[in-house]
Amino acid sequence: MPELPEVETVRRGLAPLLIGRRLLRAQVAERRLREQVSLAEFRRVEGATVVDVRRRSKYLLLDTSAGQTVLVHLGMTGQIWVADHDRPPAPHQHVVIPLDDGREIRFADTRRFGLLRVVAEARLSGHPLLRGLGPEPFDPALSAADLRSGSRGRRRPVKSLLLDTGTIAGIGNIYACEALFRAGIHPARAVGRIRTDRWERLLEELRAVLTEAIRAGGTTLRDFLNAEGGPGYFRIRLRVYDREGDPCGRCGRSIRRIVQAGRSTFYCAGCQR
DNA sequence: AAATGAACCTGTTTGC
DNA sequence: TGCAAACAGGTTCATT
Repeated sequence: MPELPEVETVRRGLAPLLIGRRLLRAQVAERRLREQVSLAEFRRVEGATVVDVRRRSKYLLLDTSAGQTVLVHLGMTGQIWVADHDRPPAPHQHVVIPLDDGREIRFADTRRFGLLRVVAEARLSGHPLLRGLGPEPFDPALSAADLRSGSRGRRRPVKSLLLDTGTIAGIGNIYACEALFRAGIHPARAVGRIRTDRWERLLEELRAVLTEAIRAGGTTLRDFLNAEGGPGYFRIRLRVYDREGDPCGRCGRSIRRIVQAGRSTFYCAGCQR
């Protein structure tokens, strides 16, 4: 569900609600997430103030005055928002962190692929969850020339490279498909057979689609909600994702669906080579 | 070494 | 109508 634009949307919504607030004692209804939720970890931020809300790849980072950071991942169906404490609990609401203003942070996750951890800020960059991440898509250090040279001779399908968070962080299935369509590159094309100018174009289109999606508040297919509990509006602007059989808006041919590495890929055989 | 498939979960949609 | 299979935005581990 949530890829970079959705997590960034949540980050922007949470930041003004959380910065300056104190975190009180966490309540855990279900600890069996992707990793076990630890009450002991949350004790380390009890009474601490949130000083910043950041994002790295698809992770949210709540930095606190205790020098500890709450690391949040939404998996496929995770939601995190702020609610008044007297609101009834949402379905699959697993963790609540009360705030000092009568409200509380709520985390719900139907499929439980998400996680919440508390990590010392000084150890964040070396932490196993973050250590292997590649550059952010908007990092100016990410270059077409590097992608080209790193791909020479490789036969890996380009879509699989986009989904590899060790190469570029934060891209998921929707925006990988959309960026490839916009760049006119076939998702199965071997990375070693893409020239530098096409890498330039792909990087450009990737950044453009992410920017537009963030501006629209992300894509809601079924579960995604922002920090205010509302949906994102980028879905209607998707050109290929989840549009199998629809006519391509550019050439009119039918959008195809194939499976790559066990995941659906949507593309236009007329526009993508 | 690199790529695919399975696994982790629950809910919804699709097809017979 | 009912049931089973397929599928879902992510990540990691095991297996070719």
